[in-house]
Amino acid sequence: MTPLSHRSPVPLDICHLAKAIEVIGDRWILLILRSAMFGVRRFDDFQQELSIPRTVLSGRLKALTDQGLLEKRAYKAQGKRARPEYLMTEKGQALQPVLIALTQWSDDWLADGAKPPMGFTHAGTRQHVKAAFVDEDGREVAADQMRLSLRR
Amino acid sequence: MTPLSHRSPVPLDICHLAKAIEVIGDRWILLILRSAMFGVRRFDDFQQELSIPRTVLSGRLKALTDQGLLEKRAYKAQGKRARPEYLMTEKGQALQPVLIALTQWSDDWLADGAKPPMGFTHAGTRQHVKAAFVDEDGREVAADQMRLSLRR
DNA sequence: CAGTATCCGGTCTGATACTG
DNA sequence: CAGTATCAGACCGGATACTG
Repeated sequence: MTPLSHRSPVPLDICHLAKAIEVIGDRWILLILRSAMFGVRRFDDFQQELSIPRTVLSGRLKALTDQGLLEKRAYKAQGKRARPEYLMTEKGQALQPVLIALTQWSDDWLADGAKPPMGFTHAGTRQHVKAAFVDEDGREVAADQMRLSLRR
Repeated sequence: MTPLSHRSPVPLDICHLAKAIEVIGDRWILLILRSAMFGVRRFDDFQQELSIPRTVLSGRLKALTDQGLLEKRAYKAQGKRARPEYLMTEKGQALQPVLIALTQWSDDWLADGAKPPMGFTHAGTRQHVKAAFVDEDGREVAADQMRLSLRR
């Protein structure tokens, strides 16, 4: 294969990665998911934490619920009136590995000497946990050993 | 902790994840990185594969090289005149786990019954490889065992 | 609180054309 | 090929106000 003219082995319109990018390839979407992963649930909390215009937040929350990444529910504290809250769905939580891998990339390549303000550990052993590739037997695979495989 | 009013444990301005989102939280940036991961190197190949306006592509490639994710070099085939090409730097390649994790998320949650058109395998064993979390001993850690840990 | 409405200025997008 | 130039229109960000 000459490097003169080269296209991706998978066309854009059937590429799952490309589909995912259409969903989460947006600054605000990602920032909202980050906050949600950290337990933020309410409109005004998102708004103040992110300094996001209310109209924009409104639109993004709609998109996120439409796509099933967040679920809008009524939360009722006893004695108080019900308030809406946005909770991560299972589908949304399934994005955690992506966000964690991204955090690590940032730690490694964007930190500029700064020690990471947070990390991830194993609930039981408290060992530090990192994103990696593993084969079917759970053994780690080095990045340079990864090969793309296509379906015919 | 009452769910009434809750903020993220790490402020936005020192959050490494938020920093990463500023870099890659853009549809075109991610699509370009996807193509680059698949071996696309040249301006017109990116342009045609992605149907991205040339001015936009120009800007994004500039941003990506400025940030050190891509490197612009001259490629010279023998007999032909030199042409520019954009290659992934080490920093850019380090994003692979993020893109692979995202691909898997899409396979699991966006596929809608469709079989994934691609996967990743180990170069030697040809076993299927997935993005996962491992502890310091290289053992896989389940998602629900992950805990956030903060620095004081 | 949790939104929707409105407005305005700026940036991005997308299309087309032009240049070395 | 690999871009830059130009341009109209869409969308976004930011501010403010209004409503249940």
